Amino acid sequence: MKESLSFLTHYLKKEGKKNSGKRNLIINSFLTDDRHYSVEELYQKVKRQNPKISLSTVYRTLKLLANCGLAHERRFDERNIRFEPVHQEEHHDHLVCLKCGRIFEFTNQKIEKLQDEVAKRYKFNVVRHKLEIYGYCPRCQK
Amino acid sequence: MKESLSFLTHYLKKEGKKNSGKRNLIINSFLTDDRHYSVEELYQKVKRQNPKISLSTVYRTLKLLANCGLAHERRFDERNIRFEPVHQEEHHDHLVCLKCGRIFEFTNQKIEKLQDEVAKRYKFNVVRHKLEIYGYCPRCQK
DNA sequence: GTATATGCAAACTGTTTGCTTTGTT
DNA sequence: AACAAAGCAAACAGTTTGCATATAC
Repeated sequence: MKESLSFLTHYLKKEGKKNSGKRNLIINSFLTDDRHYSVEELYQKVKRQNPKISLSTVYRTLKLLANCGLAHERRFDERNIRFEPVHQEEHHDHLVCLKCGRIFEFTNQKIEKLQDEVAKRYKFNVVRHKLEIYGYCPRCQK
Repeated sequence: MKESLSFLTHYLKKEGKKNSGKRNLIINSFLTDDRHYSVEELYQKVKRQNPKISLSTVYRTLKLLANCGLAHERRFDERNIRFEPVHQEEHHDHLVCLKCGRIFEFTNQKIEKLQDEVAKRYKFNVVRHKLEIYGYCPRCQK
């Protein structure tokens, strides 16, 4: 988080961009929560702190983070995009709760390896992969 | 394919639905090609055989197939939905070529098993999962 | 003062729906 | 004749963009 912020500062300066209170608020909210926010969700949240923030600004800010590598755009089984804060560059996968919508991350080296084997069998040159497990989280199982 | 068609016939009768040449054309085209069609792609194709077919009809037809279980809606890393013919009820995953867009299916029991283990560790009640490997297919590697 | 950030409304893409007309039974 | 299918245009959701204004430097 702290590193992300200083990285961003340098990035903005390098690109000749300016600072902005609203953008900072959005970015802070996004990075500290460490969730997989949809744009609308994050918008609803930051609006409570500053009602003058517009949806476009949230969009533009998240796109900015994605462009400089501090966020990843993800598309789960939904129509909308979610943004995930990037901390370290380690690949991970997701468990998605179908009831509460919470998203859990996990890593599994064995699965990674097996995926690479599959790709090799098909002579595929792998760029990335994505594994999502959909179900009900412990809290939502009743 | 043949079984799918007779299943459909019964389904339509049971639901009090009627027949239609356009719908049959769309369904035939979809089932015989056995591809992961986007609606627009299938629309472009069937339009060549019958230019009077409208986009809505393609949408409605594919939704019909999805509702009676003969097609699955899939969302890859795109904004649009793709439909995949369902033959047997076996779960499989996908390799997606980032250049030509072709989609290859594969199954891997070991990966399935490892996914279930992960889910168990998180006390997740699994409904479905989805694994996609993105990269370049043999033909597109240059 | 100049360039960027923002708000707002309008455009845009993929999808769905309402209503009228066409087609099947 | 009655009711489903299809065409068309309009509505819709999520996202992007153009332009005028506000803000940072």
